[in-house]
Parts: sequence; structure tokens; C-alpha cells
Amino acid sequence: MHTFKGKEYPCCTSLTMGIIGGKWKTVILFYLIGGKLRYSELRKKMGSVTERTLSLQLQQLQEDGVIERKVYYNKPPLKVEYSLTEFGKTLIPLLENIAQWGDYALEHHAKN
Amino acid sequence: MHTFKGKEYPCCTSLTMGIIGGKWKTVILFYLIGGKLRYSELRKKMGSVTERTLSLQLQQLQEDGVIERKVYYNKPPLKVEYSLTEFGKTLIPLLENIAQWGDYALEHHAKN
DNA sequence: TTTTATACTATCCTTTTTGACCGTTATTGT
DNA sequence: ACAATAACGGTCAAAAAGGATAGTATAAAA
Repeated sequence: MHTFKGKEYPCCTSLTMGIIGGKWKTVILFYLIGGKLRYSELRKKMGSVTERTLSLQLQQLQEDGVIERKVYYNKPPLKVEYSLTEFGKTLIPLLENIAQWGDYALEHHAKN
Repeated sequence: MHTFKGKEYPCCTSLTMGIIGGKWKTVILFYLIGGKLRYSELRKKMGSVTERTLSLQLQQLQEDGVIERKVYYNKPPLKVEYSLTEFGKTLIPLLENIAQWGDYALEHHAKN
């Protein structure tokens, strides 16, 4: 049994999944590999997500320390940018692996 | 938008997560890397899972074609063994990557 | 002046996931 | 005779995740 940021996980694989799991987190992280993005840019890239869900996921990723949020207060309109932290960048090889396997599965087993 | 086994995913990363995501699936798959295991062996290794949840997860992994179930009817007691399919074996590098990152996170960021 | 854009938050609700607990069939060990 | 093991499935309930919709503040654009 492992503990990370106050949550308990039965295995090191489930710890990873606790951080990047769920319907949208890997999608967000995958887009952020390319560099920082504003809230609205993320939303456009991820067509079907609702605003509430997106901001919840962003909050959780921040809490786990994998992304950071920077606000530019000078001269509205408000500008907020999200990016991977140094810790979050250690996820990049894994995220690419996940994306590659998804592509592979589609190509080789997409009968239906 | 991608479709796999009748389900829709907005991104190739979420397709992968749809197959290996959830609280227990990576744990099961990770144990199966070492070779086939009986239902009861899996249960002992995964202390806190309930039987119903374990069998549900096993069913879903079968439906997605990553594990297979073999029953030995000759001479009860019933014996059932689970193992990775050839398709499931293509997940091994990814699963190891996931486990390694979990370990890494624990070592470097386990303040609490 | 109404609309648009930005970056959210608040409610409420539905769906999905997970857990607790019990029942089943058959056989071997004590 | 009775308990234990094996491998589940069924029912109910709680918890977690996700979606729909609307509202906030500010300022620039039409």
C-alpha cells in the first residue's frame, strides 16, 4: 500500500493511474507536451468536454503537481496559461507511449 | 474521434485509458506479465479487491481482448486461468513504464 | 448598446464505478 | 457430518465521475 498526496494506492501502477487516469487527464497532458496553453485553447482542442469538467481536471492535475497555472493580471482580459511542471515533464515518455499504443490498437484491431 | 469495440474515444490516449484505466485493471495486467494466474491467486495478490469487482474487471479485459480465460473442466475442482493474449502482451512495455513512473513519483515526491 | 471573449464557479442531475454481502455447485480434507 | 476451497453471479447501496445549464466580472469589438 502506497500513499501519495493523501491518497492511498494498492500498487505503484494504480498510483500512476490515480494521477493520470480518468476520461480527460491524459488528453490534457498530451496537449500540454507541446507547450503551454490557455484555458480556451485547451477547450477548443478538446471539443466535447464541458467547462466544469475541464476546470476540475485542471485543478486535480495541479494538486498532484504535474501542471502549473499562471495568471497574467496586467490589463484584462484575464489570461491564464497551463503548462507541465518539471515533475509533470517526467510523464512525457509515458504519455507518448500511451498515445502510441492507442494508435496501434486502432490500426490493428479496429474491426468495429 | 475514434471507435474501438463499440466505444468512442476523443483521442488515442483516452482509447488506451479506456482499456487499462480504472482502479484495478493495470494491477491485474501487471501481475499477469509474470505469466498465467488463477482467479484465486489474483485475489490473494490484490488484497483489498472484492470478488465481484475482480470478476467484473476480468470480464472487461476479456471483452477488450487483452486477457484470455481458460477453464479446465477435467476433474473438479474447477480451475480457471487468466493470461495475457498476444494483443495484451503488446501492453507490457507500457505497463512497466506505468509501474516505474509510480515508483519514481513515490521516491521523489512522497512528502505526504 | 448589444454581443463577444476570457476564465472560470455554482447547482443540480445522471451515469459509471466500486464495494458489501450473500448464494451457488461441486469436491476434498478432517 | 461439516467446513473449506474454487470461481463466480445477483442484489443493493454508496461513492466517484462526468454532464447540462446558467451566472460572474471585465473590457473590447461591432
